[in-house]
Amino acid sequence: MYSYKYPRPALTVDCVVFGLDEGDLKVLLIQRGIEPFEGKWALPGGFVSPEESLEAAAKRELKEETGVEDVFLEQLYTVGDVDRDPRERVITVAYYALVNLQDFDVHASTDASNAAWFEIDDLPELAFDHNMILQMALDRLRGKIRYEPIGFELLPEKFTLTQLQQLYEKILGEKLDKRNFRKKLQKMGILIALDEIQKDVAHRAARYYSFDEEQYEKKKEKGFHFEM
Amino acid sequence: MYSYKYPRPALTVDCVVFGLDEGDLKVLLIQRGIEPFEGKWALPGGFVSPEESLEAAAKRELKEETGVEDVFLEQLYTVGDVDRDPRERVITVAYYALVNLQDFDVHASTDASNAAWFEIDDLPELAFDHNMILQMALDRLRGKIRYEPIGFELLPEKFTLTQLQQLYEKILGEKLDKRNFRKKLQKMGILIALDEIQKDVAHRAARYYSFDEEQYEKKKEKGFHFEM
DNA sequence: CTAAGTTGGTGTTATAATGACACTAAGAAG
DNA sequence: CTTCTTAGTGTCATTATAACACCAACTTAG
Repeated sequence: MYSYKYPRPALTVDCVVFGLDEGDLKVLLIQRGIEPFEGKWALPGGFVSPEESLEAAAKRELKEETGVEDVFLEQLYTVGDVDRDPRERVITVAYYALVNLQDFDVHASTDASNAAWFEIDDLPELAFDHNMILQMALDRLRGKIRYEPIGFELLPEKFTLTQLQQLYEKILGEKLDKRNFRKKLQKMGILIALDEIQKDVAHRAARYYSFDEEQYEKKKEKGFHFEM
Repeated sequence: MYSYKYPRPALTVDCVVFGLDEGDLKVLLIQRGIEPFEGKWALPGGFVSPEESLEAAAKRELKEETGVEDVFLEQLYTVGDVDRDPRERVITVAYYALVNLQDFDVHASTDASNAAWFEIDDLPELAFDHNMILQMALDRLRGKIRYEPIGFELLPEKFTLTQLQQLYEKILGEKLDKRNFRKKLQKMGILIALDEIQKDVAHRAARYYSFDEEQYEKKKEKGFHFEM
């Protein structure tokens, strides 16, 4: 037992895990097996161990729930309202992650369990204040995707320009002009056109591209500023 | 005494308080009176009480240290590395605040104590990881001031366009063109030209302006997007 | 083998936004 | 009344943005 002069809140991390599934932006949720909010869907998360950093805890949760490592993960916000958990005071440091559901077979590790991917505009009512956290994550994603090339984190290594455009349209919620979109990206010079095109499609095959991170970093050094 | 099965970290809030003092961007620091880091400068902060929210704790600290209320205050980041405090594990939720040092006489309430305002590019080495937190706050300020009209929070109610421009130059670290700056602001239509000009200045007196928050909110509803 | 269906890929032009640039106005101080 | 200092203003060239339509490549069905 550990004793303190004043009461101390519990410390947890929660993760908002975004994934792109056949063009749909989805988020990973876990169905709670215990009270409070038993049976309700909630963000994956858990207690921070005494010997691990906040980010390490978030990474561990992510690994446990999806099996993926080395993905985009960023701190989002910390919520700690006194009554957000009916049992006792709980502080949650929320993170959000972007995972590529195609290259890793994330479904395999989550299908069998009590986890599921929900479309972003068809969400259930969540436990605790998780709806609010999820909304903040969405807002952050929408804001950030314009100014940082984080959209690529959701796509497979090789993607078509149409996939990329549809991703932007999905997240920003507006239609974009195909020619202007491609022109802009071309001028940026941060995409590598691969010698590979789609196959098994019932129409003209599109070229695959990949994000040239090295080039992006180089340009960023020189004052280049990504913006869509 | 309060006892738990597992050890729990302590929970604190720290505030990065920015203020504009005669054109200089400054930050409020407190000299520590106790170990660890006794004698070192640190961000103002303190423990979160069991019955107050994180934001309430930050507001309380701010009030205690500066005497001001109702200023811009926003959560910045949460740090919780295992060894950031040599005594025991401490989680800190950092906030940053923008205060207007001219309309409120903030100096009066801080001069006598162990607090002082430091110029942003002449900072001492701080206790804990506070240098890092302060750097994050600066980065956030620099990023945010371009896309949200938060610069006005640092200026007095009535300000001249030159003051506003110098504030932007200070924070962004680049010279701006006077005519283009004024043209841009005029086109935005979120400033009110007051019927009042400077006095007791040894040159042509400048007109005072104030930020038209109401107008800004109205325009924002209609899709207007502040950008400098 | 040909027509229909589907998505891929490409340029031009008008309009708007940006960035560079220099002088006069007003008032105070000597 | 001259000098000094900061306030305040417009034009133009360049660049970025937004609107817009057709042919290409491949598959499938008849």
